[in-house]
Amino acid sequence: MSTVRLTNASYVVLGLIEVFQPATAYDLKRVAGQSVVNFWSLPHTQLYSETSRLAEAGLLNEEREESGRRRRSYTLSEEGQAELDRWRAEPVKSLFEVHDPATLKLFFGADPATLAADQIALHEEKLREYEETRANLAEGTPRGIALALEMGIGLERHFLDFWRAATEQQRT
Amino acid sequence: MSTVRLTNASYVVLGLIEVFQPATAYDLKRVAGQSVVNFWSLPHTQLYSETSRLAEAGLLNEEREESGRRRRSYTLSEEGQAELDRWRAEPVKSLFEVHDPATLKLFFGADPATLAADQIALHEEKLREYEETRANLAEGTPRGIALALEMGIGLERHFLDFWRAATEQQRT
DNA sequence: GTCGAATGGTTCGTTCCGAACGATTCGAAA
DNA sequence: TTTCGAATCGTTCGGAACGAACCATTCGAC
Repeated sequence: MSTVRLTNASYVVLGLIEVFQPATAYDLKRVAGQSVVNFWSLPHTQLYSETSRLAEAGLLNEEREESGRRRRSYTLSEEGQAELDRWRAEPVKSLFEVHDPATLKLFFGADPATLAADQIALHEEKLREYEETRANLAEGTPRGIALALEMGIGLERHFLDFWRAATEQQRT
Repeated sequence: MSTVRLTNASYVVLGLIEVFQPATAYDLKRVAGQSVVNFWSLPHTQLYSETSRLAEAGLLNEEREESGRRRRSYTLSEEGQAELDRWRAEPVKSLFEVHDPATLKLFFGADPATLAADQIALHEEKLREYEETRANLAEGTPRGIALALEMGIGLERHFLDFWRAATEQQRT
C-alpha cells in the first residue's frame, strides 16, 4: 500500500477490471487483445506486473486460488474506483504517439512498392478483424467502445489509402 | 565492440547520421523532432544513449571535442553503413502501434465532447506544423521523406475528422 | 560586465518490452 | 485410463525505453 506512480497502463488495467471483475491477468489479456491494445499497445506480461503493482498499492483486491493454477483474481477496491473516476474526468492535453516501422523504413529510403505490398495485406487483415468485431457488437455497447472501434477502422482505412497511393505513384 | 541488439531506435540514429554526419546527439534531436518522431516516437535522451551504444558496437565513429562543451560528434562507420543498407532492404512484417491517451479515455467512458475540444485544438496545431514543413520542402527532397510527411498529414486529418464527428453525434 | 534566457548535454530511477520458459489442463488416439 | 501433444495459463528476467530533473555553456540585452 505504498504510493505508486500511475501510468496510462495502470488505467488500462483499472478500466478493464471495472467492467470484467472479477478477472485474472489472463482474462484481461484476452479482452485487451481485441480492444484496448489497438490504441494503447502493451505486452501481455505487463498485465501481470501491473495488476500486482496495483494490488500492492491498494487499488485492486487480490484473491488467490489455493490449488491448481493458483490464479490471482482481481476486483476494484474503493480507492481504485475513485482513482479511475478521477482520471476519467480529467482532460487530456497530449496527442497520440505512433511507432510505425514501415513508414520509418520508407522515410529512410526503402522501396515504397515493396513495403506497400506487405503493409496492404496486413492492414486489410486488421480491417477485416475490426469489421467483424463491429458486426458482432451487442446492443447496449457503451458509446465510447463503439467510437473507439470506429477510430481504429478509420485509421486502417487511412493507412490502406496511403500505401495504395504510394504504389501507384511509382510510375513517376 | 561487443554485439548489441539493434532496435528500430538504432536505425533511427543510423539513418539520421547517414544524412547529417558528422552530427552530435543534439543535432539529431533537432532534426528528429520535426520528422522521424512523427511516426517513430522516442525521447531525446535516447538519442544520447543510443549513439554511445552504437559507437561502442562499432557502428558509429565517435570524436570528442577537447574543450568547451566537449561535444561528441558521430559519423557512420563502414559496418554502420552496411547494417543500415541491410535493414533498408529487409521487408517489414508488422504493423504500427499507437498510444493515444484520448481514445483510451474515450473507450473507458469519458465524455466525447470534452475530450474532442482539446484534441481538435492539438491536432489542428500539429497539422499546421506539418503543412508549414511541407511548404518549405526543398526541391530535391527524397521521395521517402515527402511520402512520410504526407502520411503524417493524412493521419492528422483522420483524427480531426474523427473528433469532429464525435462532437456532432453528441445530440443522439 | 552581469544577468537571465536559450541552448546543449547528461544522469538516473522507473516503467515498458518481449523472448523464453514452465506448469496445468484438455482432448484424442492407443 | 494411460499418454502424449496441443492449447491454455502464468511468470521471470534482462535490457530497452522513458522522462523528470539537473547542470553547464553560450548568447544577447541592458
